[in-house]
Amino acid sequence: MFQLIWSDFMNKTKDNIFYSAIKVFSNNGYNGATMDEIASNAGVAKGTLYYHFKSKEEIFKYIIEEGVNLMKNEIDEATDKEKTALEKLKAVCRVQLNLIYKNRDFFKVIASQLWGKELRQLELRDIMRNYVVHIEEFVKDAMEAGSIKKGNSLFVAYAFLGTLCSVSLYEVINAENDNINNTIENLMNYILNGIGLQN
Amino acid sequence: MFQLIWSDFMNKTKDNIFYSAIKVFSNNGYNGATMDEIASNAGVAKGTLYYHFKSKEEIFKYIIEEGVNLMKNEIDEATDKEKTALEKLKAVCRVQLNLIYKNRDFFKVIASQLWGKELRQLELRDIMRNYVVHIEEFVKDAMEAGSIKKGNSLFVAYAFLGTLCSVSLYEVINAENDNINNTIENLMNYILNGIGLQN
Amino acid sequence: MFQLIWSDFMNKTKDNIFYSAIKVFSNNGYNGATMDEIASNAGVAKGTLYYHFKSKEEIFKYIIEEGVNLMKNEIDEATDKEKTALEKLKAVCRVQLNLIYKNRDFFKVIASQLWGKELRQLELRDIMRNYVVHIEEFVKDAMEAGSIKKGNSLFVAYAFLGTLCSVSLYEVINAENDNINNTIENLMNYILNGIGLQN
Amino acid sequence: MFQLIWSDFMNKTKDNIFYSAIKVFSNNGYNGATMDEIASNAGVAKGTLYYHFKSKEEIFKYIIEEGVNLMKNEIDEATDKEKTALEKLKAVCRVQLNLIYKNRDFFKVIASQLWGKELRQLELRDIMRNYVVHIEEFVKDAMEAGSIKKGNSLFVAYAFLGTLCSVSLYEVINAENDNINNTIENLMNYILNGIGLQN
DNA sequence: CATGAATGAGTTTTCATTCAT
DNA sequence: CATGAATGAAAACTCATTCAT
Repeated sequence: MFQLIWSDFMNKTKDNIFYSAIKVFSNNGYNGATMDEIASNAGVAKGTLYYHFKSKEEIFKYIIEEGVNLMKNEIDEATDKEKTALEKLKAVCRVQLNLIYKNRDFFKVIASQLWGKELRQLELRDIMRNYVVHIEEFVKDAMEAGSIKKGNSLFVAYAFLGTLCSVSLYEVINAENDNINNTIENLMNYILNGIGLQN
Repeated sequence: MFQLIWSDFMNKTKDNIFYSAIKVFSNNGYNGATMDEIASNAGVAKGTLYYHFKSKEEIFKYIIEEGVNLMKNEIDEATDKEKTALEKLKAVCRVQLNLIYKNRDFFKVIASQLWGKELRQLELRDIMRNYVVHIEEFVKDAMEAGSIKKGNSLFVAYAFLGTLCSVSLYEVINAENDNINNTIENLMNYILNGIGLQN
Repeated sequence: MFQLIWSDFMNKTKDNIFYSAIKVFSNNGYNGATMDEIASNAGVAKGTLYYHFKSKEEIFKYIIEEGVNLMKNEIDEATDKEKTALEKLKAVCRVQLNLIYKNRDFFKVIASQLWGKELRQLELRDIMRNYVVHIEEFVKDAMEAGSIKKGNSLFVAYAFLGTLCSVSLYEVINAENDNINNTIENLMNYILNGIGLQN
Repeated sequence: MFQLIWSDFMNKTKDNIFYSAIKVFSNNGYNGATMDEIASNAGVAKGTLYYHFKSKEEIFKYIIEEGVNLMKNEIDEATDKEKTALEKLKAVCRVQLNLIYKNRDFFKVIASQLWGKELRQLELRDIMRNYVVHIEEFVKDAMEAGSIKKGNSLFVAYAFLGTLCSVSLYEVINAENDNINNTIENLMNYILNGIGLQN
């Protein structure tokens, strides 16, 4: 996940910890993950975790922040290539679904940590709120351009993200990695019709 | 949540533990929840938890099983009252959204525990898989009746549930309990159009 | 140390931890003391320490507060029995020296923790400051009564306590428990008359 | 502290570590001090500490030995200038008090490490025992010369040192650096005459 | 039925020390 | 000479579970 993209400007050990932590957090949740497992999975000693991060919580924050930044970058890069508001919105769908597919573990971490009242969870929600607002911009533009039905753009952005949960749900619950492109096709269709595409 | 419905056939102390556990699990996740907090929140001593349940895991299972059963019952009760496949499907939407609204904490517990590889999580996914299959029946019927576009009914059922994540997402992330009925209205519309409602 | 006096209104396990902690803190200092050793020395499991105290720091605070309270009580009890300011001051000397002799470990804890800039040390200094001010009252009274030379009463109170360090120093460094009464006699004499300058 | 006196025959980096260690040991005690803090406070990397010293314990020993040697030298230098036993004894008082004032942190390290049962503490007590015996010589001489009351010279030497604790106590607990000379004057008077019992 | 003191295995965190550069 | 990343043993602390009352 994300490997090729940022391993240049990050150091190798921190990289290993990063990927290991995503894996372990996704398998066991935040509290279920142990520093021991993160360390051994990263192929380093436990002390090394604490050399690079102040605490377990810091590792979590780092993962979230770096991951969401990457998502934003990929979204922006893809939308910049498109001209019309509708094409941009479709690009958002495509990229987002691809991101979820390529970074399933990362999204499981988010999905499992979005709900509680602990500090890291409140902070995560803040970050996700910002992300949704970022997505909302594309929805707004498409509404203003008359490409999709006008309405509560923030709500649509959430519904849009919520729908993406389906991918994960379908994936995780059925555990059968069936054809990616097929799923993406289905979902895009579902989303676009749901969103009220004007012929 | 659920209070009136099953408090008859449960005893008072077990009731308190049940609601307390949902609250604590939803605030802190499974591993983040402590038996101490569940006990004090329920107004009983810690030992009392072990009088009524064999372990923390048993409390969790009990919550999930009772909760999902209730959901099924409410769905069935409501759909039995309807005649056509389409009306039944609409009833499913309505009831499901209402359930989520009335039992937010319960759904947060599910949402946070759906993703990992621990035993209780695998079991939870099994239970949810069954639930989706149950919902799928209504989708199938509506497809066969020609009320909605034909397609992968299981996928649609997941997309349907995934969309419901939006409610929780919107709710949890924005923390502003705006008009429930309004949200339900919006979502039903989104779902039905997305699902491919034929004029 | 202090055993007979307060074991009634304290619970047995907490008692054991209290005495064990004094012993271990005095042998190893605060940071050198381990919860493991305090526990095994008290004959309880490590978890039991945390059942009775929130943290290592709490155990430390508890020891200091209870110990200093006891000292105050013994001083007050003894001085109440005396009539004149001079007799009261002499009683303070006698009781204080006896306390040090009977609770050497407790005083070693204080002596070793009085100096740093960590929170517990600042708090300890606050407590000791109050104690010195309490002692100062007796010095003041004796000055006003004309029993001892007038001067900076606070400074004399400190010098008085500082001199008591000698007992501990002599004791600790020489490790030979020679006659207690003899030492007390010598010190009281030294305090009252100084080095004994011959005009 | 001690800066000008020995910085010549030591190298600059070792100097920095030396002063840094005194500072950190005095703020946090031996066990509370970390090599990290000693290093950063000295403005060097952690590895550099181990280039100049074999271990944390070696740094401690080095500080104590160098410090006590300096003290002895200053005492001897000052007493050599005096003729009579009484004048030599008074010089000891004066120099010792000045040393404490100028090297407060060093004395805090000693005061905090004098009490336990760990190796470095036993060694420290040995060193201090020797120092007291050195001081005792001046007391003995003054007794033999008839300048002060005859008695247990070792005990008087301890009482003398114990009284010096007052300076530190007063200083540390009150944290108000009032007039040094004033304090020295008071203490010398107290040492020589005691509390000033009026016949 | 209910309690809460006690436990100990397991977890996070710390930190003196090593070593390749 | 000096560095700082990496280590792992040991420490503080947590918490599900037990059990005598």
